[in-house]
Amino acid sequence: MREIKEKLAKVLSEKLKVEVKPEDFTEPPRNVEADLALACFNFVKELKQKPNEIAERIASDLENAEAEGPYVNFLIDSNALAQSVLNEKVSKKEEKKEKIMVEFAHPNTHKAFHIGHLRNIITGESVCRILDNVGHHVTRANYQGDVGLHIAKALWGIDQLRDEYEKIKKQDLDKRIEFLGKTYALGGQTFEKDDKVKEAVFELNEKIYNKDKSIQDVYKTTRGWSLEYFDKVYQRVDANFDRFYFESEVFEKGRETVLKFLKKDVFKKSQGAIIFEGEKYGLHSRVFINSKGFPTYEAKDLALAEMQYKEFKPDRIIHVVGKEQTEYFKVVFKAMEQVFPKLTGKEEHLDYGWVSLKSGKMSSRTGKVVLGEWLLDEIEKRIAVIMKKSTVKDKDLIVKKVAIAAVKYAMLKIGVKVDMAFDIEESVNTSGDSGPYLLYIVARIKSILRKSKVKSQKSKVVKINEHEKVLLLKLAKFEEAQAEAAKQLDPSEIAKYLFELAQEFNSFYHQCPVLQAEDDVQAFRIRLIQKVEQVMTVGLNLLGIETVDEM
RNA sequence: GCCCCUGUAGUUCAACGGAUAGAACACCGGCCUUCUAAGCCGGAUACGUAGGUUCGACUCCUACCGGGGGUACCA
Repeated sequence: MREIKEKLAKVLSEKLKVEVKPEDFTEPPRNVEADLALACFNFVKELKQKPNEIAERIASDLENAEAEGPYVNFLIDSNALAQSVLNEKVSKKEEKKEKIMVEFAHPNTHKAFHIGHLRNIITGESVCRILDNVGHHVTRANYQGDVGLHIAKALWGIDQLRDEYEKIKKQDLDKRIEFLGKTYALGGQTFEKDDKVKEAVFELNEKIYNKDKSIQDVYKTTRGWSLEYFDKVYQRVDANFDRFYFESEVFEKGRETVLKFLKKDVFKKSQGAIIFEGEKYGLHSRVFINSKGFPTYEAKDLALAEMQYKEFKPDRIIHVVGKEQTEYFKVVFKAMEQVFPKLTGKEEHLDYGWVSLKSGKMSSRTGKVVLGEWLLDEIEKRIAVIMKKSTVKDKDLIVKKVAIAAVKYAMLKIGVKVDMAFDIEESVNTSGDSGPYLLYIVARIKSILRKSKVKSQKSKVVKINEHEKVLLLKLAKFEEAQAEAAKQLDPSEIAKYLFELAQEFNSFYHQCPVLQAEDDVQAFRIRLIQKVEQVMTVGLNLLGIETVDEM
């Protein structure tokens, strides 16, 4: 498609003596029977002609072009289109490569893992694949919070439930995680209400930072539970990481860095704490070292950035973090410019939208959260019911894959930055704009390919009908979708594209029989659906979704 | 208070300055002796309000109204 536009743009540029760019072409509206359109308004100034006249001029001696008011509509030759679409590789990586670090997941140990985390991981994983796919060198980082007040709250909670803790130690992971969630909630709630408890939690926090021996055993044990659990979740949703960072490995360095730059007046003492004055830059001030002398998240992020840069020398570092931290990152990046000038312009915050529940709000304080694993289990159960009568091989595995596809697609089809009201009923839906709908296309194609005895042939020229052409045109647009997704860091561009492709395919499927067609036509259609299957598989993979042969 | 984001069918989302604002779910009606009916075909309904910029605005600007987030010692 890119080549077609470039070629056409060149012809028109020469003709008009005005630069026409490939991206000037748009998609004609549905009621217009054309494949490509050009609006002529932008050439009015240079050509000193009315748009309608320009359109006429362009169309006048051009085949396959027709002026309609200020627009020119172009028809693309079907056979040429088929040639280019069917012979091109589905995914071609560009030459110029950037080194990009994508930091995502970053869960906190000792805390519940809810569907907001799920969106983060699913989004991060997909963004990595999308960037890698267009030729970047991607490093996947995961920065896990294993020190800080949240841990102190959990440890306080454990202290209250000591007997239970001793018993639960010997039980399976799910039980231990459930217990950990309970102690965190208990600690968190009591912390708010009771000042004495507040003090006790602060003391515990100090002990964590000081690696106090009295808590090491329980700290390390429970930290281990969390990490074991995270691993299990990562595996389940097929998220991969190259480097795990921990707050515990950067906090000391963070403190040193802030103290060092305090002397250089980058930071300032204020009310016993050390802050960065964001007001100077139209932002707000933030505490980097608190009045007890402990580094906050801000200070740790400075040290983390330095470490990441030293280890990988990335051109970009993308932090996939919820949008409630937008202002936070602005301040930290501003401080970073002064502390590590090399990182200026390299740090980015990819702020994805909220996940709320359609039925009421989700809140970790009140304990009203939907746990990530619970959601996955629930969806698996429902898919299993749908597949109850199915006789496919490896049914259990297919149920799992379809369930993951359902969740991932439900979360990725919405624009990254858009808040989503997560509806369990809808995410489980296996019809319409859903993961299973897309997997179904692939299963259908594979089924046809298994049954076909005609081999796909390259050279035969056949008469291409409108259904086939529509499909070819859609296939030709995959490249643009990939580029757009990478540019915007938005998997929904891919999701949208795949759904449209799937719709076109289903339309074709019902209109154009493959196995009943004559040999030449059949050979062409086989090639066509093979291409659809390839694009679908590559595209779904960019979303982190595996296809299935049957369902 | 100040700063940022946001408002599109009953619901969840598209439309990235261009031609009659698209889907999906839900609802109603058709289509399986023919490649998987988790499918296809047909059907009603929407741009928060008021201005402005532009040949042209869902898209950019301003005000108002509604929703969310942030705003110093959490992460």
